[in-house]
Parts: sequence; structure tokens; C-alpha cells
Amino acid sequence: MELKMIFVLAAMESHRIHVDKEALRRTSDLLGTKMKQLEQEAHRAAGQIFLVTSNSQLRTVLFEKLCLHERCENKKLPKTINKQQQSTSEAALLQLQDLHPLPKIILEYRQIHKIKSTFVDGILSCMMSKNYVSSTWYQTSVVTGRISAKHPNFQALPRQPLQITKKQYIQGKEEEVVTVHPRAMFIPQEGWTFLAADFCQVELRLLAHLSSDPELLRIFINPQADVFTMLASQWKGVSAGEVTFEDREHAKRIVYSVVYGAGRERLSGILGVSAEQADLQRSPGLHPEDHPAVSQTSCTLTPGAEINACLGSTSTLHCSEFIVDWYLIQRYFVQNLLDAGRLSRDDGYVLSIMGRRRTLPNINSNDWGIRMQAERQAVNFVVQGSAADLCKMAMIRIFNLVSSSNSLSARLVAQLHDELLYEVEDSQVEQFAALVRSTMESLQHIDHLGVHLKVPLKVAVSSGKSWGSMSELNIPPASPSL
DNA sequence: CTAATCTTT
DNA sequence: CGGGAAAGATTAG
Repeated sequence: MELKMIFVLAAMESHRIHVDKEALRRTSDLLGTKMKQLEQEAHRAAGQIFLVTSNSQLRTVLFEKLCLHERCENKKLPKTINKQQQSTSEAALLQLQDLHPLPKIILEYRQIHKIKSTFVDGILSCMMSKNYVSSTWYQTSVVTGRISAKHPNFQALPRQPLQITKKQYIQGKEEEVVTVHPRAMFIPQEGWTFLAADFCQVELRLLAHLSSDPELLRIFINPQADVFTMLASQWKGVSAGEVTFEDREHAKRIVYSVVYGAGRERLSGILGVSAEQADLQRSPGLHPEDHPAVSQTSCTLTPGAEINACLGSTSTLHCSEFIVDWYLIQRYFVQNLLDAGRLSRDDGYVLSIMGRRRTLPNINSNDWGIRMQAERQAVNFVVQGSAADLCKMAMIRIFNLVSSSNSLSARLVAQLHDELLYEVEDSQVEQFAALVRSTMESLQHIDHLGVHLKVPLKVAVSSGKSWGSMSELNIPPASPSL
């Protein structure tokens, strides 16, 4: 499979992705002036001049000059990993933001700085005198078998636009809100359209298959609404239609965090609850040595109620009429992998669905922390690695179909792990969309590799005239047998 | 929780 | 002056 991938990646790498260079230059200037404003505000708030990008200088201002840590003894402020210094991380600044104006300014500055340096100026530097980019793609740099991209890292461009308020110094003008969206800078060539095909909840479907959890299987076998939307709607107590992008994303993070073994600290952070709040009761019946992450913390999502994080209780996240015990899935998944022969303790390796292997020498370590980390990596590898296998197979099959076609001219532009981005001639969009979707969904069964997933694969297709403005494309479902 | 890349100090 | 580690941002599940 990886040998066949070489041709796919070579074709993708030689494709020129057009960029609106002028728009990129304009946003660079815009963000530059905004950052200068924020820098001045920061200096004024601090009462001195300092390098806003330097965390060590910020630490001096925040804790030695303003002594903000002395004013929040009830809160626990994060420390740096190595030395036991006060951290200037996002979590720390969020704790401090009500005590002083400076933390908020720094948070906004960092957000804009990241966008400007990496996604605006960074992309510009990848273009030199051209008006297009071509990433370099790697097949061997990710341990799970995913592919990665460099210069630019196409897989890490912000998905959400950034809103910034532009201060107007012209009399009679109101403040102007401008949205900056790096993805919108990428445009197809004249007469062509971007088409994206996304494997829906692919890792969760693989988790259902690999764990054989009946409730999780039922969610995917029955034609259902989006799982994360359902979870988010019950969590927020609103209808599915009212769930925002952020709500769904939050629910998604909670689910993946729990199944991949997040501990008390991490989970409380994601839930937006302090670790102390998550540390209320300890159930005497459980032994933390056996299942540290799960027995220390678990979360309950009940319809219309807010999230409770508490120690020792079992965690269930209700999903409409389905009640999925994510905690239980997490707890027994390592045993599932051992039973299925996907994880070998004796030989210290783990296998993906298509036989990709990762060695895990620490799976038998005497050090509890090291051993548990290897177990989390085992769980994550089987799911993430299997998803990577599926996506690579899809890329190869679609590549071969296009190559052997007389009419199709679609080109692969990028791969975003579970999503394929193509550039298609306007007249071929619908035909190609149907082909991509049926090819991807057919990977539920791959006879010669012995792959037979217990749940169907679902693919969502969208198209647009820029990468920043893609809209769902409704195509008739594939009908293999009539 | 897992897996990456990129920029700055 | 430059290599490397650390921190903190982005992405994907």
C-alpha cells in the first residue's frame, strides 16, 4: 500500500495550489497594525516596556512586578514542566484574566501572532516569487501511519475564521470588524472547483468495530444524526439544530479524550471545570492503581443538565435513546485488543486493521506511568492507524480510477487525515463526487485484506470556489444492488 | 488522551 | 553565531 502511495503523493506534491497573494499581503498588514496596538496596550497595562513574545519576560512582569499570583490563592496556577516556575500558559492567563487587564491582552496578542507568523507570513514565504504553493508530503514521519505535510503544513491551517476589530481613527467612523480566514486564500484555477470528501466520525466508527460495544454499534448501524451533535444538544439542553460548531467540537473533544484515557487534570481542563471541582468524592470500591485515569475521574452528561465531573462514579454519556458508557469502553479496550490479537504483550507490538505495526517496548515496563502511557499509545495507534490505512486506501483507489478514466481530470490537492481535497473541473463535480463517495464508503469491506467493518462508513462531500467557503453537496446515495 | 508542524526565546 | 530544548500556538481524531 505504501509503495502505491508514492505515486499518489508525487502527483499531489507536483500540483500547484493557487493562492490569493494580494489578499494575503493585505491581511499581513492588517494583523501587523493590530499587533502593534495590542503591544502598546500591553506595555501600558504592565507599566513598562517588555517583549510581549517572550514568556520569561512576561513571567517577570506578571509575577515579580504585579505579583498576581498572590491575589489568587484559592486558585491553583500551573507551573512550568522543568523548573517549578510560574507558567505563562493559556490556562494560567485564563485564571488571571479577572485580576488585571494584561492577561487578556496577551491572550489576544498570541492568537493573532500565531495566525500572522505561521498562516499568513508563513504561507507567503512558501511562495517566493510564485503565486502558488506545493507542500512536501511525508509518509514515514508519523508513527501511526498518517501522512504529514511541511512548508507549509497544509494540515494545520485554522478551520475557523478569526474576527478582529479594526480601530478607526477617522472621525465619524465606527469600529470595523474584519474576518481573517487563511483557508479562504486558497482558490482553484479558473473553471475548476474544490471538492472535499470527509470520512464522518471515522475513529469513532472504528472504535465501535474494534470494541464491539453494542450501544456504540447501534448508533452507527441505525441511520442516525451526527453523534457529536446529539451529544452536544443534550449537554447544552438545546435542539440539534441549535448546536453551534463550537458545541459540537467541544463534545467531540470530550469523547475522544475519555476513550483515549485522559486523566483528571486533562479532562477537567477540557470540561472547563477546575481540577478541584472534579475532585469531590472518591469511591472506596475502586482501585486507582488498576485504572488510574478512569477511576480518578469520569464525566456524566445527562439531558438538559450541566456536566458534572466527579471522582469514582461511572461515566455515561447519553446519546438520544442510546446510552454509551465511554468509560467502560476505555476501561476494557486494552483487553479487547489483547483478545483480538491486535496487541501482543509478549512481543511488544500492536497492529492496525490492515496490519501496520508499531512496536511498544514499554508495554511491560515495571514503571507504572511508563506502562500506562504505552497502553494509551496502543489504544490510540490501533484506532488512528486503522483510520490512516482506510484513508490511504481511498486515495490509491481514487487515483487509479482517475488514471484509467478517459474523461476524469480531477487532481488531489491535499489530505487532512480523514478528508480528501480535490480540484475538479466544474462540469465534472457531480460525477466525481459520486465516484469519490462510493469508493470511500465501499472500504467497509476489503475482501483481500480481510477487512469487514461491523459499521458502515459515511462520507460527506462538499464543494466551493475557495477552501474557506465549502458547502455540503447533496449527492444521491450509492446503490450497489438494485 | 494520541498523533503531528511551526515560531520564538 | 548557531544548535537544541522548551513553551505555546495550530491541526487531526
